[in-house]
Amino acid sequence: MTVSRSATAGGAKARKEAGETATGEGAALQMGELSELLGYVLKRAQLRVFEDFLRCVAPLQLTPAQFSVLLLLDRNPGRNQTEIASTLGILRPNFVAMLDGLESRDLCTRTRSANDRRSHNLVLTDKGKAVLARAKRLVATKHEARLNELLGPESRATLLSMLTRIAREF
Amino acid sequence: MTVSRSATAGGAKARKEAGETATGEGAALQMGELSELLGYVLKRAQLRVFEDFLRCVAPLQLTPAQFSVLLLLDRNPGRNQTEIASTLGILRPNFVAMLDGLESRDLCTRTRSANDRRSHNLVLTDKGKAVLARAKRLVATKHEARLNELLGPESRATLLSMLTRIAREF
DNA sequence: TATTGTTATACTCTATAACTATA
DNA sequence: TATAGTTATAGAGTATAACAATA
Repeated sequence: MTVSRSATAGGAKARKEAGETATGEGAALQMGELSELLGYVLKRAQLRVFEDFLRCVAPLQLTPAQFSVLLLLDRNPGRNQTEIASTLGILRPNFVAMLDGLESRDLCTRTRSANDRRSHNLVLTDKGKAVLARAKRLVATKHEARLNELLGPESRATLLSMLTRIAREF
Repeated sequence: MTVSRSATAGGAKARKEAGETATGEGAALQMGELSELLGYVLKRAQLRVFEDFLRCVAPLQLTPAQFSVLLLLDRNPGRNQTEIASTLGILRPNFVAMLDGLESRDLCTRTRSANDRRSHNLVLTDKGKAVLARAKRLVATKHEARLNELLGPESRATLLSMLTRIAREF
């Protein structure tokens, strides 16, 4: 029930060539208040950015969510599933299959904790670290570089700080 | 495979009180490069904004996507499903059930076009117009008002224009 | 032959309840 | 009893193929 991929103007091609003079009939639709709705524009921008992320990191077959998990494991080795998942806003049940995927690709490991045998210590494997390093490079040189090109470094910083405020304080 | 609802620091509560001195063990996780990843912050901000939108418009039971359809129908009466859906980035097959929902609530009508009996002319009903008017009021006075309060009008405009650039040109 | 609306279908993401093994 | 990981399941959202009616 939301927005999806492509869509800028749409249709208006199958308009009768007997079109009604100059009233603008058959033209692109009026977006109206939609282009002023922050939520709408935010959603479209987010879809574009994720789309580009996927394209840039395609050689490594990593989704944005998987990349975020690898980043977090690298910075916080030995944490358990509940901690990693909740930090990323992923529900524990949904994190299981996600970890299964990463572990089966030998990017990270689960090992039962000695202190508390209920929980798993999560750590990146050497391969996981290597893949993460390559992913970071692709993100920096292709993905974020394109954004910097579009916005410029100052605007990009401004955008980031405003979005961070919304994510934290709104 | 993405971010979801709440999550700011997470866990770190079930830490042994035999905690490891002052090394920061048991503390909140390090977000690392994540807080600099535009896509990540963008996604979180978008989720927050949609969440607030739903809350503000809850009395009218409208999702952001439904609201965007009503807005578009109001500005572009008589257009067909393909045109409305594609403008919003909704795939035609998925737009069917969505319209069914709006039509069954008597917010809009489908009527076979006289020119091309394959297509449906979509228009808001009087009730649809009334609901849209009330929704616009709630969005303006509660939702967007909160955003203005957080960012201030100038920053909000800046943010909107940067997001629009990304949505259009990225 | 092409297009509109539609159905069927599948895959991903998100969400909740409940189980097991540990604590 | 409470918590960690897990399973099962259900619901949105998104995607593609194909069909009937119409052009």
